[in-house]
Amino acid sequence: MTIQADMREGLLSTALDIFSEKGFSGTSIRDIAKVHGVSLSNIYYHFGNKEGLWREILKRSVQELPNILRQAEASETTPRAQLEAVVRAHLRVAIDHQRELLMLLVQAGQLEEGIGHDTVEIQRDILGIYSGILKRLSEEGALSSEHVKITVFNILGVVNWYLRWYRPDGPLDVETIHQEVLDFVLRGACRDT
Amino acid sequence: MTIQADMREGLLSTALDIFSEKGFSGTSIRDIAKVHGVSLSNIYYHFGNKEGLWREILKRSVQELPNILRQAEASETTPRAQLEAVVRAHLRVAIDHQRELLMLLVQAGQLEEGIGHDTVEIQRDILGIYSGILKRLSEEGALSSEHVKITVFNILGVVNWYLRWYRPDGPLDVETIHQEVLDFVLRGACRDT
DNA sequence: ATGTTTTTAGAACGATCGTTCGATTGATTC
DNA sequence: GAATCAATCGAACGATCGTTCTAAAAACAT
Repeated sequence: MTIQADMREGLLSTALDIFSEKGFSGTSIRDIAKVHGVSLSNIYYHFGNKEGLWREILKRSVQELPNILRQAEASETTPRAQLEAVVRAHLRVAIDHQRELLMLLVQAGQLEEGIGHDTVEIQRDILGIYSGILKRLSEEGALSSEHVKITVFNILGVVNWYLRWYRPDGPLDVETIHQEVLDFVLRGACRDT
Repeated sequence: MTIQADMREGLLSTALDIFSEKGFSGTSIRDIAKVHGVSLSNIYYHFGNKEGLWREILKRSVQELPNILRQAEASETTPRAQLEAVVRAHLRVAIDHQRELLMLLVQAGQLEEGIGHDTVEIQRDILGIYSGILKRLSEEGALSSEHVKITVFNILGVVNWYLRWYRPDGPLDVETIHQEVLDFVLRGACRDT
């Protein structure tokens, strides 16, 4: 890895820290440069502008989330197993890219037209994946509610909220937490078998 | 209602619209004044500064949320009925003060020390209410999970996410939606009786 | 070693930010 | 109707914003 790549990666990491904590408009380019200990101009040289830096962070991590979920879905055959696999994958990505997903979630909607569009599209994509699985579950009669859409929202609420409260230095180990969250979701969504 | 009160209320309403959409740092005092069609100075005359305006909006609505939930809790005797009542009350407040709660949730943590403290405290308060109920449920053996804290987070995830997806002009009526959300929560949290 | 290109730093620009101030208007009181 | 007070306005201040520009430094090629 060359020196220039180090600068890029380092800036992305620093920017991610500040963006995910203070939001897009709450973060200034000068903050990022100062914290990272480099000049303002570097950011513009490497990323063009503030929006470019924001997009690059999302591109690196969040944009592949739908594909990860689809891959998890494809690894199982029954809707129930698919739902379980997708939620598990979603939770796993959530801890690998916690700050990036927080960027996506917290700022969704409150960004200007151009930047926000990407994030909204990704969320819509994820929504579609869950909707498909739950629809098939519903056709099997295995869904507790007849309102697929509401159930999807409820599941996304649990998973997305997990991003907000999970702390890597917490007392419980990750596997336990994920199992608990998954169980809650499955009990909430699925009829007893 | 006097003319001055109209100015205050009007400004609060306009500010709420913009704050809840663009966030604290994404909103400028000039935006609010321009949209409302008054001078900048009015805001400072009535609310002191930007932070004062933000706090006043929260004071009007969100700060009483814990009391509303406690009142709902006190209206029932069994933990299970209490949980149901509190969630119902929570959902009801969510549609009455949707934008205000979004302000509280979206911006929590990404505000400067002073302003953010209030919001964090309110959320901690709400967390405590749910924790108490679920702990009693757990002692009855009626809780599915042995991890009360995780269950509380899961419930809050569902309820808070409801704020994000609910649209007053949607196809389903409010009662149906609330019943669905409540059922999901109860199935997820409670053991079969 | 020299010339060329890539990368960094620092100063500067115009715009906008939150905030303050003095003057002006409107309402109220004597 | 004059005096007093509350409410509003417009202009201005300093600070900070995103961004650009120019020059120096570093890395690279020959």
